[in-house]
Amino acid sequence: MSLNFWKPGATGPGSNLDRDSQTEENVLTSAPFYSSSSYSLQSIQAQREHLPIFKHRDKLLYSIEKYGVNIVVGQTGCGKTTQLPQFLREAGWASDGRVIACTQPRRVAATSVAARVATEVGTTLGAEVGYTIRFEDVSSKEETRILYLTDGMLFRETLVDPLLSRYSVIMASSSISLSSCVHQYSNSFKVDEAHERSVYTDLLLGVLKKIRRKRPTLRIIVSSATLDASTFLEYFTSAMSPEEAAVVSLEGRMYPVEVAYLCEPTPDYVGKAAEVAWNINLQQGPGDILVFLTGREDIERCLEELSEFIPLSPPHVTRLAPLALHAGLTTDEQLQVFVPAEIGTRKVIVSTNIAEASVTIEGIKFVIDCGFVKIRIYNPTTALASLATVPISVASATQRAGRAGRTSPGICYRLYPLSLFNSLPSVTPPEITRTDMTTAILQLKSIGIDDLMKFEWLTAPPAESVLRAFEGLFAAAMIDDRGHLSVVGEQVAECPVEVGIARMLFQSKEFQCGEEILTIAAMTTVQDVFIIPDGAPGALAELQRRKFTAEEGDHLTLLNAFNAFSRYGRSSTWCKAHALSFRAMSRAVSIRSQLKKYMQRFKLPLDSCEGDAKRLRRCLVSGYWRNGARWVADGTYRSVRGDKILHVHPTSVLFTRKPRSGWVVFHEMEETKKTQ
DNA sequence: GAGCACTGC
Repeated sequence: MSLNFWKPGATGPGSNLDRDSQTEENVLTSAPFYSSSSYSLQSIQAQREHLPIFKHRDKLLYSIEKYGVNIVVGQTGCGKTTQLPQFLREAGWASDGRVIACTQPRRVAATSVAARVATEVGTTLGAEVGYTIRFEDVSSKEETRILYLTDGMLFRETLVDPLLSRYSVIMASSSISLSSCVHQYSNSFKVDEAHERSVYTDLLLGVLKKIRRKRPTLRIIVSSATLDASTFLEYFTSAMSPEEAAVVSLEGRMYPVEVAYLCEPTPDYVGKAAEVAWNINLQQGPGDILVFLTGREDIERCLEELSEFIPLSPPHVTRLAPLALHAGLTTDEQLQVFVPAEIGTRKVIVSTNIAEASVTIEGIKFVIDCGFVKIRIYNPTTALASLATVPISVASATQRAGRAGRTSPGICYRLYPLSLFNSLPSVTPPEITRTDMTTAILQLKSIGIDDLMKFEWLTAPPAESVLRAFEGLFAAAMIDDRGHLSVVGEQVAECPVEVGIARMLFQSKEFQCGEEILTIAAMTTVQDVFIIPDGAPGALAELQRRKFTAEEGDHLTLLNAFNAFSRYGRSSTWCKAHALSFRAMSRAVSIRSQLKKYMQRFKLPLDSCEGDAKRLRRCLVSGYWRNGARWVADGTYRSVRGDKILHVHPTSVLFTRKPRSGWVVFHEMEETKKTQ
């Protein structure tokens, strides 16, 4: 069996397409994290000096002194995130109580990078070096000089301190770039580069640009992937201030990744992926395989097809150990992919995009890339969100390929022709262009950015999306008819939940059910509470859920599940037995206690409705009245707004039931295969 | 009768 791939040679077309980005350097990978005690300070210093960024130290510091905004471009692992804040501190940017902030798009990234840097600086985590993420503040107002935090956290700080006055330098990472970062669950679970810009990254950069005008001493550093650098440069420079920003480029060492393309497009990338993986096993030397597919369904089918090859295996051929990786798995299941394969066995990890941005697995030598990704799309005209399978960007394809070259040279098999690669968009459209903007606009208003036409967006959200958000805010009485924030709007802007939930919390005073609404608010905020078992239909999960099922619907079912979880000691084994996600439940506990603080601050009573479901339901309606729908005889629903035909989602308890009154309020509306 | 990319406050 031939692979039927075409490999562009050194002189072939496409060989210079993205040569530098198809290879990845690998510098820090041998340094384990939390074992700092085994390292002398001297060897840490030696390691630091070994990083590619070290020889750029003076160049960087000079440029930061000179330019207000620096866009730093460097390969994964060059040490930007860990070293640059230290250089700045050593150069005096953290003197006189000033703080150097470094934002990260992920919680894990913020905590693990902070831990690493604390070790390098020789301080306790939370003293001179600290981190702040939702639910966890390991920093000290007096002592902390280098602070790692999620971009959402720093954006939130602008609500309290609009000029972010305690910071001298703010380094915003639009990508996570550290090659040796240890995850809390395992010492091989690593965080790596993510190209996507979150809504918060965009809002934060917009606010920072504004702050720079009022406070020119503030320095901004944008850590960027190569493909985004010019976007940032153009954003920060203008005819008025051509000297405002500069790009600093850091080259690094890397392992080459050879890229192979299919000669013809394939109609079935799932089957092809299985076939290619099997051929790699027959024809190539040792090294694990990472397959990128779009979702759970694809992954399960691919694993099935792979298992059909296995009995055909010639006796002396390496055994294949197929594994799935997606966010729906439990933590234990996810951790399986990090367990090294036994001798004579090769792992094939079939994964969603989670392995592109959030998770790095060591030992991957072969990557198979289907060329697609599922992204969430929001249609502001219909206010419908949907998941769409779309071609990936060049940046994604590059990132995926790079997964093969972390520890040695590798090969990436793209399941599409080179001609298709050449037609891919360079980056995925930023989240701000494809998401509901209601909360974001409320928060912008709350920090005094009232005229959104004047706000300098890095990428503007679609006009219709802004309009839809205004409409929603007005209907919820968050703004008045002139677009000004109301008193309750001001308070709701502070709450870290969506507007409907916040409204519900505020209304609970009237219906005397704060205690229960608080739980429902927390439970609706976390997703994937009920585990759907692998393979066959969700019959088992449904059966388990019946124990919690409330005739009144999903909100009360969630309430029952949470209360039962609390009653039985919040244990993970109990969760397992009842097909509940322990991760989701624990998160609900944290969110609940955080929201409780907001309720106390706003003097909202925590009354219990004492089992009076009617009061609860009325409170739910007061928050979500715009999401009303009525049952019709054919089993579908009609929305109150727009009279649209709606179907109950299979994950709802009402999927198999008819509402007694004939009316429902729904939490969200999504476009699926069913409605298309 | 039918569905589950991924974060973050």
